Amino acid sequence: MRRGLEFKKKARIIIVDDNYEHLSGIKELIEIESDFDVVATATSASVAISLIKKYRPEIVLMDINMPEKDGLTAIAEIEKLDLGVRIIALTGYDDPDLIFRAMKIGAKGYILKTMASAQLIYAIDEVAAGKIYLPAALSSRFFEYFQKSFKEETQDLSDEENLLNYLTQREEEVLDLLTQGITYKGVAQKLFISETTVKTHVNNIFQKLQVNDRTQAVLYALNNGFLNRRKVKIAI
Amino acid sequence: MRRGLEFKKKARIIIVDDNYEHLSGIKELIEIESDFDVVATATSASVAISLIKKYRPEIVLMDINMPEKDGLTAIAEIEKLDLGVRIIALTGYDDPDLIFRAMKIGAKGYILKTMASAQLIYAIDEVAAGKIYLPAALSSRFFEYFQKSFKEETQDLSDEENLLNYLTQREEEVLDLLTQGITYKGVAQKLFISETTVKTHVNNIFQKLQVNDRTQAVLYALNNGFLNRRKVKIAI
DNA sequence: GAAGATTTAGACCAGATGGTTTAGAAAAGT
DNA sequence: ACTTTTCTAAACCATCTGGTCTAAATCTTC
Repeated sequence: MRRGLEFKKKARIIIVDDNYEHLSGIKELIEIESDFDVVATATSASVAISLIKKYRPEIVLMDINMPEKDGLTAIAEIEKLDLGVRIIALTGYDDPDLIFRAMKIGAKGYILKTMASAQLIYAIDEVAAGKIYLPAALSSRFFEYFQKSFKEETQDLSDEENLLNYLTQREEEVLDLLTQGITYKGVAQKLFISETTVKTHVNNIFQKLQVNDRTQAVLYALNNGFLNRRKVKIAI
Repeated sequence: MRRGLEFKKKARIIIVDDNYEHLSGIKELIEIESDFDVVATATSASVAISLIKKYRPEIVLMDINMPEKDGLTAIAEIEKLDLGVRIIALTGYDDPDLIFRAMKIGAKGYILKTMASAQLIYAIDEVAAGKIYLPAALSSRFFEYFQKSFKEETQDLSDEENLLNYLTQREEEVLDLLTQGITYKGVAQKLFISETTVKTHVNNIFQKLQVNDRTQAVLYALNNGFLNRRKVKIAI
């Protein structure tokens, strides 16, 4: 079988699936239909991790519906090892949340068990070639979920509702320093003003944000896009 | 031209591009090669927004490289109107950051001006049919950028380095309440313990996290994945 | 069952924080 | 020029917060 990989060595693969039948099926398929080298298989995530450390494969096919330790956690752990292993998630469900989480933690591909075997081989080819492979149908699901997440989480407040927009420039500066956990004294020094002035600003901030203390003010700022003006930040 | 849309009315389209030549070209292409109805065109984002409010098109083709008001901001504003308009971003560059931001704010498709005209029509077809369309090449770029963002922003600390992992269960509960901006008194009531006990816990938390006050503790918790254990959150 | 960790709770104190009022100077807007 | 907003600053006071020490009850763990 030639699939345009003549230019490099056979990629080594480890397959992980708690269902032994299925595991054997995939193993055979890959051995017969592709140029890849199945160096090991595992029926549990923890065994898989040991094997990966030992064999350092290029590719891991990981079933993410397993008892004991679930596949997503396993993927996260493997990614954390930073061995350059490229993981393809394998599952029966096209649940958008699963797809999203898998891609988020670093899976380089995601395919359904129900898909044709040729597609599995194709996915491995693509991922081995350094690409990310997500079938069109799953890609759609991913994007819908992705956009929905953002719509829900970002700026649920209009400009008028976002009380941060009523702060003056100086108040923003003060709040900025508060969000860094700096005391009144520290703020005063940084802004070259007296401590009592800082207090005045802070009190005005509290009133404008309708909160009672600095922690709440910081939380309000963080939750309503205060930092976003400076930096694009993505938190899990 | 029949493209499998016989079952529904001709979708109305507005095209936005500051380059008039290009605008006309696309308009003609769509009128000749597709079943869609170009109800208006605009050469600036602000005009486009008025037209969109007036015509309520199903689809908007938006060039995102424009002077004056940039296309991304325009997309965000249109999405905010929540008119059900499906926007396809159009640009000359396959800059992953642009792609990521466009998809993040709700673009339903993203195509390059350099792509074949048939692909443009195909993209419109797909998006009009309710799907999200991203050519494979751009999809790859998107995912690489997406995963890179997550890798950078999430958990830069190992388990041993993350001081949150040294907190006891009770301390976590207390910190959890602190991250909601609750006072000692409030925490005491919620946990049915005395205020002095809360203080003890808080002091232990400070020492373990190596911080001096509650704000810093909250910031540490927020920046090091404390909330992540409960909820998947995405902030811009 | 002994050793260690966790949770509970008190006392004492210094200093930080927050609420309120007042007020002058500077800047911005009309 | 006049008004409004913003930035500056002080005084006063109550409360909250944080640091330190001590210590008992309860859970774990070996």
